[in-house]
Amino acid sequence: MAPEFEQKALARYLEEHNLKQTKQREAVLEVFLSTQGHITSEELHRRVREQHPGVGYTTVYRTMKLLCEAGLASERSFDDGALRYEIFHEHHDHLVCTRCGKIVEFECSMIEGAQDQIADRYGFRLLRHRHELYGLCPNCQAE
Amino acid sequence: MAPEFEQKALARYLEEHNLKQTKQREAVLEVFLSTQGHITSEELHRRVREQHPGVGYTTVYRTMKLLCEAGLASERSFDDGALRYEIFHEHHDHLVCTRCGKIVEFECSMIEGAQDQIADRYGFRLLRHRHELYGLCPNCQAE
DNA sequence: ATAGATGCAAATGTTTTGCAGGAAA
DNA sequence: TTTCCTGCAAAACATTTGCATCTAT
Repeated sequence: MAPEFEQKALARYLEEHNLKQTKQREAVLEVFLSTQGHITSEELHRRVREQHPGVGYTTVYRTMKLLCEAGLASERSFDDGALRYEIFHEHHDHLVCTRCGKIVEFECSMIEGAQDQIADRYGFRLLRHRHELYGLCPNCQAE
Repeated sequence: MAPEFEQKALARYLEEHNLKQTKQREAVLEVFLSTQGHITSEELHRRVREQHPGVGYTTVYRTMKLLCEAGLASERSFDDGALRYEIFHEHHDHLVCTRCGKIVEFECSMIEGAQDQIADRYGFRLLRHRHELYGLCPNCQAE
């Protein structure tokens, strides 16, 4: 079963928006929360079907969109052309291993500050950014 | 006609790789060089066809891939799901207006240095990165 | 003459949408 | 019983590939 907190947060969101609580939504939430994050739609779908064979791709996509709107998940995509979802938490960027796919999160206030300065310099009002570092992780360098 | 320098660079590349010089390749190069950069495949195709109606999408894509390999162009993609091409030049990142699509290039050695430090910290060997700032340009803020 | 290029149509891969039937409130 | 969901199949969309034909060398 999905952790209490998130389960309640979803229930609250559904109620506030006159949406319905369904087995499928509960199943997707549960599987999503059980992952370490950065899971692709495909992998999520595969895992959901292990427990609930009938669930379609469509429902996984729609439910993840819902979880994003409810503030429980966030969508990311790296250079491999697949959407990934992570459990929503404080702002950060990513370091991705181009060989094994390992993903590490990082946060750097110096970079955040520099971004603001750059936006200022060109008169832009910054809304968001995308910052990904690609390289070889320690294991993949060793081989 | 395409600028001498690039025309020759392409001819050299073609020769070295036993590839053929064709009207289509010359046409794509010419149109590409005449743009201010960050042109999409679609726009490039459209402009090429103004002068050379028979040229297909396939040839545009294949020729741009070739120009990238020859070091004359580089491929970029922002969050609008379309490939863009720019004339190859020194390393830089981009600031993109989410309303009008205006694209500004920037370079920040402080950020570059911070990236190296982050990669070091996690033991990654950095290969490349992707850094895009999205916001409203001065004009779009005014409206 | 021959390796390589072209353009069309079809395939790809991922995400979204239309719709008829099904379940929650 | 009404409103919302679901799953399937089909559509979207940008890019790539297969293939028969054409062309530069």
